[in-house]
Amino acid sequence: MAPTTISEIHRLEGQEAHLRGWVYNTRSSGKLQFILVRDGSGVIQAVASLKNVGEELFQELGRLTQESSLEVWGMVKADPRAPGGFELSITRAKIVQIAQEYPISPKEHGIEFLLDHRHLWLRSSLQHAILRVRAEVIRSAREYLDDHGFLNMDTPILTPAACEGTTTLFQVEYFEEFSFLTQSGQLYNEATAAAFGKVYSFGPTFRAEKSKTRRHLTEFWMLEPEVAYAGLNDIMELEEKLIEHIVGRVLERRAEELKRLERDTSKLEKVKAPFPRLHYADAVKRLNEKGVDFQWGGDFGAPDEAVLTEDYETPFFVHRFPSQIKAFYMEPDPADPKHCLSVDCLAPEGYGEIVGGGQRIADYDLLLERIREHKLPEEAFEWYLDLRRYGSVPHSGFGIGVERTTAWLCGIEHVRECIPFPRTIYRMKP
RNA sequence: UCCUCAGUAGCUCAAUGGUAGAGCAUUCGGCUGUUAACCGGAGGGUUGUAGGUUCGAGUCCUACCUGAGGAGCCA
Repeated sequence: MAPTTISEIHRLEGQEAHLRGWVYNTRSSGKLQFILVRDGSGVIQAVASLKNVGEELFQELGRLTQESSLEVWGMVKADPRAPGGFELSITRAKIVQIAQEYPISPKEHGIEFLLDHRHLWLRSSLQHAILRVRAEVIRSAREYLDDHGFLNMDTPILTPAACEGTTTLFQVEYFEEFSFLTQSGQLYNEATAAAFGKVYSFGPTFRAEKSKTRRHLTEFWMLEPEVAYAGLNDIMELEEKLIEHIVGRVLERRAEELKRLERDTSKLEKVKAPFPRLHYADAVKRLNEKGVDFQWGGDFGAPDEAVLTEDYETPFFVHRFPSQIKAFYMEPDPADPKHCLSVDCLAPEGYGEIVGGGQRIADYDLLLERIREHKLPEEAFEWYLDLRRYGSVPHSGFGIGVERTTAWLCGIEHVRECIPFPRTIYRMKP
């Protein structure tokens, strides 16, 4: 008999099934044992009665500890009392290993302890749900872009010299020299967009920022589309359609996980394009109206973003930030050059920025001027300037943060649970 | 770097300056329908570290270490 998985077990109702997994929890009642078995696809209660399995196997099953591994055979029965709707009546079992005392008991634990045991914490049901949502965020985002003429074109993780100043970059030895871990694939995306038209990169990015908040990781994953001949409005449209697609897929394919996370999905169902668009200057006005002391020219902190998101039930755009607080490559707004054609997408319910992007400078002279203003090493940008020497066109792109998006969709507080092994300023293990 | 809080059994937490305790986990026993099962017994402690005050410190004071929450920072 071929092994099956718990997620597929409903197909074998009334028949015998073979499962391979681990013990999630056990209960016993004299001559009955209830063994919760998980196999990565789900959890099912397996029942052993002394009468059915015999003295020898019954004794052996009694030795099972939490997270012991076992193979089990039994009859699949529908049972309304079972959480998944089915239970397994054990006929045969093979213990693979009796686990030592498992550190993560079914009761509460503190975050430090859980993070120290992240490699085991991943087996818990809430972590399972979150990471399944993450996988769906990635899958659906790539699916949307792949289906809309984009080419996946990944960018290097080791990058030469300092592209945007070294303070927030991790430096690594590179033979006799040094290189830096990428903090964005964007500059390379601009090159591949000029080669292929519509591209996206997907990979880890690294920021040596000393941020210690629920929204920051030093290593996080970004999906970054870049489109030749696209302007700010084009890119906002792409962003909102992409996010609408991701949210739709997660609602459709990860309904069970969202339920386990007790996510209020009615809020996610409201996420439909187009999203509201708010000019930076209007956002400042709005903050002031709400009693927040905020001056034109500043960047929004997490509390400011939270106040702004109060007004909306869907994600929304804040566009045309002051050039002074944005990156050197942002195209100035022709209507008002103090502002640039940049855009952040903020998620509702206080989650804040999940996407950042904008239109890039296309003009060679202006880009060179900005590189000099920002005191960046000109020679390192020669290849980047080439993109403005040879067939320069308007182009735009953005980067969507996978963990922040996942945290919002799951309705959980901290991004560190949205990646299998989080890296934060004071934590590198496990 | 700054501010706030915390560190006691493997875990989550109690303990008025006066005998360090409970639940979970482990272990032994009981129970034929349990749902973070339940009931009974057992083992399990250098109270983060180093000083200090005191007749007496888990508790008060000082320094340090570790962690958490937040701020700054976040193309």
